[in-house]
Amino acid sequence: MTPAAERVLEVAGKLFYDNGIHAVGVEAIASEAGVTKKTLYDRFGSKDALIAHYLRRRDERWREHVIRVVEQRGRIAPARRLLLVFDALEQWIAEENPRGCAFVNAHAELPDAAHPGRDVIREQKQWLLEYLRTLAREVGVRNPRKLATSLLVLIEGANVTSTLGVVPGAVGNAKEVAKQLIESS
Amino acid sequence: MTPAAERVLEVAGKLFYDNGIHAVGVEAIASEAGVTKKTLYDRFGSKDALIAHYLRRRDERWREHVIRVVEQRGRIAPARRLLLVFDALEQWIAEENPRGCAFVNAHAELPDAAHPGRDVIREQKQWLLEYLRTLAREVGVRNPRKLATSLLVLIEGANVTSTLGVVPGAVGNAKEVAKQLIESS
DNA sequence: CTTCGAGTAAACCGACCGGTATGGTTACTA
DNA sequence: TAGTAACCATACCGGTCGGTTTACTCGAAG
Repeated sequence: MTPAAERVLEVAGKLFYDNGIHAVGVEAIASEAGVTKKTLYDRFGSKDALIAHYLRRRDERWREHVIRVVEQRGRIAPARRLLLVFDALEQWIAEENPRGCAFVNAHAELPDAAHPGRDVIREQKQWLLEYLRTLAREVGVRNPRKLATSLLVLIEGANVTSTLGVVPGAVGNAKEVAKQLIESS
Repeated sequence: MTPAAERVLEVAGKLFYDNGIHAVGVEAIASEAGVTKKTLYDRFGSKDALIAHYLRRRDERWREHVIRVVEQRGRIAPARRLLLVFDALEQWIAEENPRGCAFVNAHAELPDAAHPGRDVIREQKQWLLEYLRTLAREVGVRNPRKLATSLLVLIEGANVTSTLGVVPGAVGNAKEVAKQLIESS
């Protein structure tokens, strides 16, 4: 990844997320990054490929963030560690996610299932589900898969509702429900 | 609402939802509806106003659907009636919602808070929250507002996750969680 | 019998879209 | 020192965007 490509990706991440993918032209990205369109196309090949790169990069940051928050403290009960995912979400929303889940938003703008970005979207959700499942297994519940599914639903729901601004304390509420859910599993 | 305007609105509803708002031009809507652009602009004034009309119309259909499913059966326990909202969602997804919540999707494409469509989006979520609160109050739980919030989170989460295709039985799962939540409230 | 709203048809506007082409410059490296 | 990768600058391509304008037709209501 060349320095120019890095700048393009960074700018694209900001513009795509803030304004929506279709609303942003490659010309705007190039000029904002201090790069010519030629360079942009030399590095990424097409806008669609750039979109996929943008999503991949954001997914990487999200995963790192979750893992950092969940695994920062050394000794902690597995059930509490599972709940830390909700704290990670709350921080993520406050710091990087004012316009909602970038992957849900991208999915709304990419109806073509063959779009290269669609794979990234699917993988992002799949990873979170698997991660939750792993944590749930460590808790020792009867049905880790089912619990992980429920928690994913709560997380996605909290993300959407808190973004839409209808319910301010959506993440905290979801965390409470999750706690109750874990205890009764 | 003139017949031509009606056709425009119907076509716009389909194209906007299936392809995303920005991806559809007014020219495509007009020609698909068998109408000239002049007629479209005489009736709706602007694309932004048409977007708001599209969302409003879809919200109306959604509310009618929910109310029909929830209130179809005469005598039924309030707790069971509350759970019928999840059945309504499942039907809605199967019949009209393969690409996820139109309002969440629209929110992703309309970053400008002053856009006329944003009001409709907010009102759609607000209505559902109020409706859930009313049903929760009839159940007689201690904190209807809190329960309604939790249910909204579950509904939005189930809608998103089942759309993204990561979890097939997301709505059923959410309903189970909701049942447990109601019983322990 | 006339007025008027609703509609068609078609051209037009400036702006922007994603993408390409040509050509030149810098800096590192084999 | 020759080659090459990375970059800049500019101009261009066909096509589409949202939106406007002019001119005309038609049917129904006053």
